Amino acid sequence: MPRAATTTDVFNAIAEPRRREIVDALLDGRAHTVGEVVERLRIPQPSVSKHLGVLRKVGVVSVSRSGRRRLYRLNADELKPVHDWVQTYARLWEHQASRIKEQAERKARERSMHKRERSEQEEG
Amino acid sequence: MPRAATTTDVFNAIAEPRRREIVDALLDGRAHTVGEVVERLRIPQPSVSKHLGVLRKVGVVSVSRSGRRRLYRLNADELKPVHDWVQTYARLWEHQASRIKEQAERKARERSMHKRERSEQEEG
DNA sequence: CTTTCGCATTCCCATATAGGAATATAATCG
DNA sequence: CGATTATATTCCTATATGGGAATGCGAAAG
Repeated sequence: MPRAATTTDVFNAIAEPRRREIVDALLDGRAHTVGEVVERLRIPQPSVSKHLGVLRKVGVVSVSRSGRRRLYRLNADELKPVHDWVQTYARLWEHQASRIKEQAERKARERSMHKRERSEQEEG
Repeated sequence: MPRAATTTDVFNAIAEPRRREIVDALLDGRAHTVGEVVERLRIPQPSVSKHLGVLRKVGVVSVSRSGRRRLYRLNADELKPVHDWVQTYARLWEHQASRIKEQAERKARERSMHKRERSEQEEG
């Protein structure tokens, strides 16, 4: 069996690099036409339309009509599940980073201690 | 063309729900055997082995041998790209949340102002 | 009304899966 | 060595894509 449909799972929807690019292109939060995205990313129009369709189905973008154009707008809230999931793991490396930082600081203190010791020896 | 290989893209690797479950099962940072994961998640062993293989290829887990067992361990750092990407969007809804909060606080201030005004009128 | 524009949709196809079953491999045990 | 345990791998299959090309379709323009 292949994986779950891209249209029902945000994780799957953003697994496609081009869809992430499209999302990035909508980062400013304003409404964008399909043509704008096409021109900006240099991706064929049908492809952009399809990707936007997927993103719309999972709710990551919303669409409204304006004459013969469609205005797509980012709906960042729908990315929350991804953020929440990965946030759990972010704590791990942040922890690690702070440990490394602490260790570096400890070593720095030790170095200055040793320097003092050496100085004292040299003086002695 | 189907999407890029799951074995070369972290986003794609974690797009599979069961792989996320497996990652979750390794959250404690300790080494786990395949059997432990199998028993915990009630997923067939070959399936677990395959998923762990994918996760290993993208670097999300590392493996070491211990007798006839393989010890898998989470390597959370490899999830950083996902975190970094989604973090950009998290700022958007956090912003929104703080705006909503500010607005709520402003309204609360206005309410107490009005109350005072009403009191003053009643007194006047 | 015909044309043009902006997008969506459809068709076709190559392909990367995920799952199930069976099997291979490797290490430990008796 | 043979048996058992722990995992990996292989084979097979159904299926969900993503891309390209062509086409459909509603709205605006002339």
